[in-house]
Amino acid sequence: MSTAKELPKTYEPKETEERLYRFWEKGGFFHAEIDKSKTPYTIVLPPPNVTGQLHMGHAFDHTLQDVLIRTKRMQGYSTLWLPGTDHAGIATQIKVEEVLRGEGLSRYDLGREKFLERVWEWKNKYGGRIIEQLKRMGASCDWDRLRFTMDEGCSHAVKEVFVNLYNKGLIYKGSRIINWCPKCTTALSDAEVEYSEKPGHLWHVRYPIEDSDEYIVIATTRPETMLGDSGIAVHPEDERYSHLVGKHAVLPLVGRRIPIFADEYVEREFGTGCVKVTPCHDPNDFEMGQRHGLEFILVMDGEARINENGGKYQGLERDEARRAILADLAAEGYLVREEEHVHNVGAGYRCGTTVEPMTSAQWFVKMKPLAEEALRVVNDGEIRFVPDRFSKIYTNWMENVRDWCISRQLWWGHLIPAWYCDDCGHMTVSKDEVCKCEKCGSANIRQDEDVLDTWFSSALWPFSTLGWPEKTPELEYFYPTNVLVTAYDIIFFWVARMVFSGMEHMKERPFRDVFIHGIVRDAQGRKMSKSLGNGIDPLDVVDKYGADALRFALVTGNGPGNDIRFSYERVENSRNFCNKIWNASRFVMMNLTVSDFTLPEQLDLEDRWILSRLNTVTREVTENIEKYELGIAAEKLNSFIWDNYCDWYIELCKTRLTDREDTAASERAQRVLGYVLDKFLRLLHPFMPFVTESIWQALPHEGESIMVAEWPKYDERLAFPREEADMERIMQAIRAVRTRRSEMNVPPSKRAALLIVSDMPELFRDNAAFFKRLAWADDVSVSAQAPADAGKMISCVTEAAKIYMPLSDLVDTEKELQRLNKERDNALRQIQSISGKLANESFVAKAPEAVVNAEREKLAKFEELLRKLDESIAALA
RNA sequence: GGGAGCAUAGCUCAGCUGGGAGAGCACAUGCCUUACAAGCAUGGGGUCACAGGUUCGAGCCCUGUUGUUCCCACCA
Repeated sequence: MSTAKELPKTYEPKETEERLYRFWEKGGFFHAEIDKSKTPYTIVLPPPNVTGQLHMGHAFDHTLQDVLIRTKRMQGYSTLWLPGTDHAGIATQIKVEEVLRGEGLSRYDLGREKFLERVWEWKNKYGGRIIEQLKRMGASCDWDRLRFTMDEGCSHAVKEVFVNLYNKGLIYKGSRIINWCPKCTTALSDAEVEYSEKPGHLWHVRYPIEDSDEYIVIATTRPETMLGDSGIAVHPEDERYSHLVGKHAVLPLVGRRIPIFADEYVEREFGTGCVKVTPCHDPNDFEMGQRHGLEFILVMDGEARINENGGKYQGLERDEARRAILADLAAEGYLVREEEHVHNVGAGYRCGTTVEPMTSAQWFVKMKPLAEEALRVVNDGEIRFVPDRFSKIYTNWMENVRDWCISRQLWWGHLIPAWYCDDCGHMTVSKDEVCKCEKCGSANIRQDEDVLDTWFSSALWPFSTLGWPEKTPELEYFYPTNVLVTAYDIIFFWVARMVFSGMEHMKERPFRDVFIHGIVRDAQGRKMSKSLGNGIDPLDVVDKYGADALRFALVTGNGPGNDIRFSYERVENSRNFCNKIWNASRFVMMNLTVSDFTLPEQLDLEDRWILSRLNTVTREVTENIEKYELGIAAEKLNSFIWDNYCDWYIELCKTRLTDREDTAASERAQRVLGYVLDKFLRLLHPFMPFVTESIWQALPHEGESIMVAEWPKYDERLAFPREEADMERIMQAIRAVRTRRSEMNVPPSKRAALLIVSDMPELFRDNAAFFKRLAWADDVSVSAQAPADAGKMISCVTEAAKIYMPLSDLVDTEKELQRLNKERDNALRQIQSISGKLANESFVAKAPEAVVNAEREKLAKFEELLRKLDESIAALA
């Protein structure tokens, strides 16, 4: 048990955050242990790139996870938040290559081995940076279990998976059309290509028909690929061209004989209705090429330069080739015309370079069989997307999924565990290092030089990090994880692949819920990006406003799946809220004479009111966190703490606290003040870990940290609906007096006597002191009868009371009448509207009884108000 | 071409299964009322995009329209 200390006047996050984080780390509060007496609760952190810098997206994503984790930890679960980083193949390789370029070197100068040494060096030096940044947000990850997608365990899992899938025939190597990035000189998966509309042209080109004067005109957006043309397709029912089907055309500039054939794929209305077919450089042409047995002619190299199949154009870069070919076509009279044409161009998602569709020998995961279970678990509700609409996006993708190209022509990544024999050509796929050919026994063997797609290892994250393929106790206890928290932009990259991987290798879903959130945008609603330069560094915000303020700003006003607009305004609000709590706590401590916050036997009206409200808020916050409605939970807390506790309850308590005579009353107030403070600090802790811990430590408390203090529960014994209603009557009356005084411009320094007339005289008499403090009254009397000289007083009316103020010098009877009549009109309108409803037979018959009763009560209240107003008007007249 | 989201106060957004239009900021007025001026009190401000429909009752459900953002597909 510690004692209260004096706190500084404003909350200074900078001084406390670092100290508290160290205290938590040292105390081992983040560490998760297998505890069979507890229920596990697990979240795996979406591993940020080792090369990464913390950005707002991380800050948002991690805050949401930390709120969930901290809540569950306090609720008594054995809570594991498993952190790690991703090796991020392309991104990291590019970064280190940039460093090398500064030294005038390329990776080829170093060679593979030396280059990888440099990457590891770089990783060891900077890879921990993002982890340190994450800590500054307050993330309560179990750092003892920090993992890396290329550490020994994860690499082991990757090989295991690869070999398993290969042996089942679910991984194959084949020459297919893939997306090729000429800048990164690697294959990409379909998901790694982003399409955007770009203005371009549609060129009409004349191809002569063999042994004839006739020609056929094709339309193309990419004339440079004609070097690889091996056919021309028309629609089977297109009468314009049916006579040409079966004949051959002669490819201009090249002179190759190419067949003209019919295929349903062709759209008659587009262009000329004739399509040049380049099986090696277009996915659709590839398929047509297979269907019609065309020649496959690759005309570009890895850097998208025309290769030896391009004749005189060899060596030209693809744009140069286009210009040269167009010029030649025009010169030789083949170019018919050129139209403006907007078309979709694919670009690599890492470097933005226009991808080149190309046939290439690559490794693929056969998706159809894997997709079945992945679809079933979502359709059956075993995995639930929050919000639900994302399950449609997921299933739609999964239903149409194509085979996944998993090989990359990079150096940084997991090597593909396949070896080739240079003597007999046999390929061996194995988990273990292969030294000699399993077929011919030759030692003349070399490993496949390609590495795996980064997402191949990320897909295994929920179980590879828990020790799979070993049957570890951790895997047994913490798998499946409870929820995956991530933005909607990586559903395909990551979520989908984790689902089928979990189903295939664990035979169990990797997580129960997928909590999808949006992305953080700038104040104008634009995506934050490096190129726009509109990114805001979360750490700058933390420096200036504190981690709690940033966390709270990111969580409030945001629901599942929705984007959030970042604004400093919101951060300032949150910072102010921090400070508000800080000062409320200071107030409680300044008045503290008791040493614990057990509730007193005797509870006053205001105590019952605040306890009852706290009870409700406890339930609302808990329920909303459970539903992933963190924004609503935060909002409820904010309004309870600020509006109920600070603006009313503390003010109400001052009456008792300042009463030097009655120390028992003061102690009662202190106990309830402290009790409620302690409870809402706990409820707020997941959202604002630092300020709540900081205050909690300064208050009388039991236990080492608020992090592991028990989560408050709804308590039936502390529900006081009657007292809540009574307190509302008092508050309403106080507000009415304040409003009247404000309207009349009476400053608080000018005190006035109050005469309260009510059918509940005891209620107002017992609580008269509140009117002195909160309604600036110097004397309060309560009676059942209106005073004789009521007409000379200022008055205000609520459902429960009529209140008179003898401010005779301020009374303007005319104005007073006007005002009362306005209020009367308003009451009358309400009465008319409600009685209209109640007179409606079908309403009374069909609406639920509770709704009808509520309307009746409302009507009674307004009728009472009207009666009082009428009396007041009569007294004035 | 297919699909999804959004449209509510001057601004940014809440409003969960239909039952008296909300918050913060901004604005106006008055306050250093011994926790807090990063504060307190009070107030003004909305045809809930538009048009229909269902219902006793619609910001909320249904249909359509307009605007806007995004995802998927790829018509060369």
